[in-house]
Amino acid sequence: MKGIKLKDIAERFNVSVSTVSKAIAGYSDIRNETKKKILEYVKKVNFRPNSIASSLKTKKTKTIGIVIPDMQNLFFTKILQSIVNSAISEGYRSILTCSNESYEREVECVDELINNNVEAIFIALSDKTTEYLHLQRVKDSEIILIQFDKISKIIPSSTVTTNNIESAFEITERLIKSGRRKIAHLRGGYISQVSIDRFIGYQRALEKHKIEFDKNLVMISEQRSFEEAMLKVQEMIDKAIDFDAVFAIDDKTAMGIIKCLSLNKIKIPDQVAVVGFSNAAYSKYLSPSLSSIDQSSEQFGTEIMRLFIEEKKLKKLSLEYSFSQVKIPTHFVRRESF
Amino acid sequence: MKGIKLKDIAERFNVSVSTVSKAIAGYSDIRNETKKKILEYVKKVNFRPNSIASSLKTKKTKTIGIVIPDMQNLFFTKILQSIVNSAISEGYRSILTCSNESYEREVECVDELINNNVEAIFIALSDKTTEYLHLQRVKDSEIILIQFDKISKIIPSSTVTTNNIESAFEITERLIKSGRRKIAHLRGGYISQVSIDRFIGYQRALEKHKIEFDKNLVMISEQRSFEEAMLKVQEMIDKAIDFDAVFAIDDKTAMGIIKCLSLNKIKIPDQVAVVGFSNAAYSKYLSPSLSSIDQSSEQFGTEIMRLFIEEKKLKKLSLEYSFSQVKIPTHFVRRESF
DNA sequence: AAATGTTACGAAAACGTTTTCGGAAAAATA
DNA sequence: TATTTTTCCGAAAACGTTTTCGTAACATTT
Repeated sequence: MKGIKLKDIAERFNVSVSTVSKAIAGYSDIRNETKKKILEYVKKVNFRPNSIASSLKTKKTKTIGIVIPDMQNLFFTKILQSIVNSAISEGYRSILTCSNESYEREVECVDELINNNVEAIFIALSDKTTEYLHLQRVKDSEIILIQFDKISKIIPSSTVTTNNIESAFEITERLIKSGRRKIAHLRGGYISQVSIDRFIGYQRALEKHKIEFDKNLVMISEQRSFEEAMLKVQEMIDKAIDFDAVFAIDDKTAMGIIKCLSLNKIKIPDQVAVVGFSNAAYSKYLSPSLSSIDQSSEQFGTEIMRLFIEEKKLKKLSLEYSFSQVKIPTHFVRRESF
Repeated sequence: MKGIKLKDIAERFNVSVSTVSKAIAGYSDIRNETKKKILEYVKKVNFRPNSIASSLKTKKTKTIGIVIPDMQNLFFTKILQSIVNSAISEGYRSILTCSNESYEREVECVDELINNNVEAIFIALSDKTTEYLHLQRVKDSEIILIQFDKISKIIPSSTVTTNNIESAFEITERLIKSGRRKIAHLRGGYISQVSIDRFIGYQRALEKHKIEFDKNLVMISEQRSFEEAMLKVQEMIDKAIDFDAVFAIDDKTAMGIIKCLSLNKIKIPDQVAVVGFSNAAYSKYLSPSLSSIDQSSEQFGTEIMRLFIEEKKLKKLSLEYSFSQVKIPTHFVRRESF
């Protein structure tokens, strides 16, 4: 049971190692009878060919590498989980790394994964990443690269992202249709594509409904932290800027906004409606519970894995492959805050 | 750069493969001069010996496997992160699996990891695990097993856990010292050691302060979900059972309790104080923000890794090794709910 | 000068697979 | 019966390392 190998099985049935290997791998040049008894035994003792030896020979490691920027973010952990599950069902194991939103760390992670002979790297970039040599190294190593959520278009690859513009548009439009007219937006920094896209969606909705864009209603939170969000809202209140709704770039900042409004005795949603983005698992636990956009992160994993399998298949056949840009649809979840 | 191997370097310097290998590995039977030029070149082209071939030869994979029961639980993701980081700094990669609180899935994860030739498995058991053959298989495969947080004493191994009894005692005592006398406790099921220990701590504090234990004040939440916690508290309110504090087994249920009390217009903490356990990242975002016990999960990773390295070292020397039971201290974080 | 010790290196086996190729035996065909 | 085809199997090379052991060359000691 421990340390059993092809040779042992071969000796047991008086056949060669090759025969056993081929029986297990499902080659056709093995007599059914022989194949059957070998396979029966294999099943019985639960034998699996040594994956390391196999990898050495075939140059396939059946391993994918994942890089996410934050492991305390439930959106990413959900994606992580769905990737890992999809991977397992395809016979792949997953090596996990985390950049902690640091560019240097991200480069280390990627190099580490390249060094581990992974067959693919699935990465959500850190907010600080503006150089992409490490991604180029991935491609040079002939490792399949798939970017998700936080992506860069500089390095061509398949991508899986949330339908950010459309979703932000939907949120804003919903607020408008409910009669809100002075809709504030708390956005992220200028280099984050996610932040840019959600801002675009916000603007487009205003435009469509002929509401003049007012830059005083836009707050910028570089760190997107709870505390920073509180601060920004307090500033608006202090400046006596009037608003009847806030669309926050994510749920964490939305929570900061709610906290700040509560402290200022502003009624939610009567005086000000608040909407987040991401539908973090805890959004519904709040008081008031937070309306948000659910990104159905489970779909990320299956889509990423699907793209990987597809690309691998085509590469094997040396066929040309054009990258896909998959957008994951969202849906609005209405709760108490709006 | 791509596909470079020992042989290439050997040819370049007119030495043998053995010499190059030994130069890199730091053997002493290599002339300093030779070693130096090889090492320089190795650094220059950033060469790393193929880890698969190396693993095949040495039977060491430099890989550890992790099993956690829930990836949406920020306590576990924090531990995860700290394990992964500690592992990397020791030159180990981490394969991540998740049992989703399912016994069957947990068994699959463990078998998968065994099959991947990991050198160690770090596991937090699922709540439903009551059989331990899979853990026995780990030990039979001579893989180092370390259990953390949710452990079983049936299978001997080193363990790293929170100081559950003491922490629960501290929480309860703090409530008592603040004048509360009718302290309710929402506990988990009977097979969970964590649940048992926290309950013991609760009881001991009551005992010490001569407060009679009242079983009507104990609620049981098998699933420990937000919704179930709400339900249980509502039951107490409906039965008109009087209480002035609740100590919840974790932060998620504490949030359910807060929600339920709010809905019943019960003032927190004036009428009822609420305390959680775990200090989930979002506890401070709530209204009222939740007082809780911080488990300083970063320490878990470093302790687990330390135990692993230690056990490996002693095993290599064929020394006998006695398992360690490490307890991670906690500290109370006071916020608005108490 | 002979014996012994030290240094620096290489040959080669081994790790456990996968896969190509050749060929014997059996079956099919002429 | 002679020839060709098919079926089944095994030998052996290869994957890229690590590590033992042997030994030539040189240095040191008697």
